[in-house]
Amino acid sequence: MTDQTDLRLTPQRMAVLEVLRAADDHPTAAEVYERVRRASPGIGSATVYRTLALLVSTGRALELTLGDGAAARYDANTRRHDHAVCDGCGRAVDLDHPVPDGMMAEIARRSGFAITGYDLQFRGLCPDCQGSDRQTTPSEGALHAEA
Amino acid sequence: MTDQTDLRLTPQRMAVLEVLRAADDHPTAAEVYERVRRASPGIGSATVYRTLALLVSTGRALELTLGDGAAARYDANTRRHDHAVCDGCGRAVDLDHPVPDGMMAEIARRSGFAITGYDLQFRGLCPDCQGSDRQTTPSEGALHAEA
DNA sequence: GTGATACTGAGAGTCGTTCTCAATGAAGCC
DNA sequence: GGCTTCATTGAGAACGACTCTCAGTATCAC
Repeated sequence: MTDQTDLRLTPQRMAVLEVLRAADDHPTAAEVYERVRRASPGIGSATVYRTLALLVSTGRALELTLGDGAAARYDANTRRHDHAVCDGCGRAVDLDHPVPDGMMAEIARRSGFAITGYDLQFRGLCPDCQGSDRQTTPSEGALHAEA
Repeated sequence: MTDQTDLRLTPQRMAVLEVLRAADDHPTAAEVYERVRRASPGIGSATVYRTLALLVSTGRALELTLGDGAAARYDANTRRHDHAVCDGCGRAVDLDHPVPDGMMAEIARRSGFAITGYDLQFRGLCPDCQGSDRQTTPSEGALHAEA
């Protein structure tokens, strides 16, 4: 994406990137801040927010809004991928299943948009929540239920 | 969706629903509040937020998070549909192009999720912004650029 | 070493949203 | 009609997430 020069790799930025790479649960900015503080107790929240924005803008991380109305989440996996979000426990897992190019072209043709990307989240119940049936608030009708 | 009884149709709720039905631009809750106040100046913001949540939970409206990190948006079009969001002007338009059932089944099989729905937004430039090239902040890399 | 610039932490401020609570009003019963 | 019950309301405080400001610090090029 944008050029990767002009980016000073300070200890604080390294710490944020490390936390993001070590996480497999798509942490929110507040969670990243909390984890970074364990390694670098003196770091400020503004620095974490700034660094996350920087990592996103330079293509080193992805910002996700998982449609639950909550805070943005971050993902160090910058390969093209989608997400499945569990209505029971809120967990989000990565999916490798790109939208077919033909579908993108069809959308572009019908809407007149010059499509540059998309954002796709499936919702449902993860295997754990299906088994234990510990579905708390199924956010019924939240966005696009009963597809 | 859920039962439509047990919902008292007060003037305030009517006003919110009217605003939502008259809007074709997916207003935020704050925008809905502002428009409702023109018709019912005495209405409070809590009432508008409560009513929007109620309309969503009873299936009379959809809540959208268009991935721009901004506030939730609302849509009185409750038919199954997706959105295309312009990176130039931020406008969101409705799309009628459901994800193929086969793809949903494939995702469910691979992830182990019991998929109940999905949320799909395309991003790019609307015809107007392509023409005038007045793209301000293309939110580059925001979620899933360069698909 | 010096000056310019990028970066930092602290904390106040902003924004969108939710919560609390007393007042109001509609429905149901007698 | 009078009473009770309970849903609904508006006002405003509170909350969480995030951004902005600013003075101090670190790093770079020369």
